[in-house]
Amino acid sequence: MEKTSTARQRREQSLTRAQIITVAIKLLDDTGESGLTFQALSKLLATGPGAIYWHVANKSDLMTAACDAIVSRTLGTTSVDVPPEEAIRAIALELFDTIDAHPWVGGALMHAPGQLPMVRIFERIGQQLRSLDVPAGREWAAVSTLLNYILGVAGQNAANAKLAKVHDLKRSSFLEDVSAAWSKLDVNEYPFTRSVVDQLASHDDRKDFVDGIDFILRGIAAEREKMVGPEGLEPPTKRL
Amino acid sequence: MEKTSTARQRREQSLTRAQIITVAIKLLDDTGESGLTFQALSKLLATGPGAIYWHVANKSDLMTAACDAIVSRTLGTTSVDVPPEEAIRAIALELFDTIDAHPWVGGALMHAPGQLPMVRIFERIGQQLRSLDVPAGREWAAVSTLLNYILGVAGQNAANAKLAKVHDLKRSSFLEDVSAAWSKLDVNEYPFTRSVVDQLASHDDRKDFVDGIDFILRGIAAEREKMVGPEGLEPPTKRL
DNA sequence: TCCAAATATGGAATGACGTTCCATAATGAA
DNA sequence: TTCATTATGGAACGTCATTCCATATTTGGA
Repeated sequence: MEKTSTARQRREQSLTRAQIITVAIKLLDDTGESGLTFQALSKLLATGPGAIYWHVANKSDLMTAACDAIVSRTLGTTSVDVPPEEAIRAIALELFDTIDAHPWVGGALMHAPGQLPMVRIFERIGQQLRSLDVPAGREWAAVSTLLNYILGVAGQNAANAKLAKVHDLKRSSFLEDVSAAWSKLDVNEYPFTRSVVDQLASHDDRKDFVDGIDFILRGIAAEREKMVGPEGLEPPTKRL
Repeated sequence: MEKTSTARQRREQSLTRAQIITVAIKLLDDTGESGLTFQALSKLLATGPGAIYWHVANKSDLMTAACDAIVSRTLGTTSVDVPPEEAIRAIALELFDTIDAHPWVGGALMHAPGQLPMVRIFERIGQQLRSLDVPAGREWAAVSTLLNYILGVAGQNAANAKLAKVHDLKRSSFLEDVSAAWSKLDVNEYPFTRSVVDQLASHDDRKDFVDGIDFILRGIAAEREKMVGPEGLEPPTKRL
């Protein structure tokens, strides 16, 4: 007599955390951040939510794990032997491209502070900065700046992707809407914004992103140069 | 005969969008991002969800409006007459303090790209950069960098606040947990992270934040100086 | 002055979702 | 063989955002 519920027998191929994460990634890529539900996951894995919860603590755990899978894969590309600043640019660009391809990674990254995926980035950047002779007392600030900037861009990308979906249209129409809204702003209150509305459509996200990295790197370098400059070695201007 | 539902008469003091936003802010401040529900809102406003929806498109609309109320209030403080870089620092710090006091603003800001709250910040920074003689072709990159950095920090603050709540404990214990996790990382794989674990507890978020702003400002300034340097005025190195 | 829109209101119903429960199987250790 | 552990998957639960709908009040036009 079949009971209302329960497992008749163990599945031929047992469920794996790795397997779950793989399917989760596929789901996120195909249907976006909102497409990852335990229902959809259950269907694809031919199981129930209960079984999934055996391998995964909760949704946020799953998201972070999926995010980490992507991030570690991205940063896994062995960095060739290039100067530190070049290496940082490369790391940043790899991340940008990855997040561009998987916008949900940006959102996941933002919601997992101090977690593995973020630490991986933190570490990679930190190592490069160390090769740059950034004074020990300034390392933290330098890494944080680069990391927070990257996270900011990542989050914006994720948010854009989500909004584009809501607008039922792709990036293009979303941009048009924002553009239209900006054009309606009061010229006296928003002179700057109004004057750059057209750049909203023409600018290149990726190039702007590297430019930002360059600004920060140049700022870090400028401080370093000042410290070994004419007056000799100054004490760090900031504490820590 | 009382019907099962419906409004007996119009409320003495009619519902207002502004009123709803005010209560929403109180709710967000008191109970965090997850505390804003239409149920809680209905109770506080002595009404039903239906009535609220008459004044507000949806939850995201409400969040953005609440966020904008806070941001516009923050940026509303008339900036005294200070040099542009100082003004940017001031704007950034005001925002930092605001987001520190209302972490949910960070989250809301991240999810409303191109919307009013973000545009306000964009505009304020843009105006100051214009006073700085940043070449027209570099304005967009410069503003974006500062904005994205600020958004990144804002998002991290919001995420930290949320996680701290999940940990059922305040910032302190959350930090301890992350600290413990970092200490367990493999030294060979994570030499940098391991070497700065102690700074996790000792560093000052607010100071690090300004340091980041300073790095970026210095990077922007460095480029400017180079352009008017010995070789004379160079063409912009980047397009746009 | 009267009536049809338009403007509001608030409670009920809906549907989706995360998460927990539970009955049950297979597995491993003693 | 037996008992605890590891797994499994479906049902049940509670919470939300959102929509529906019955109804009230106001407004504008004739």
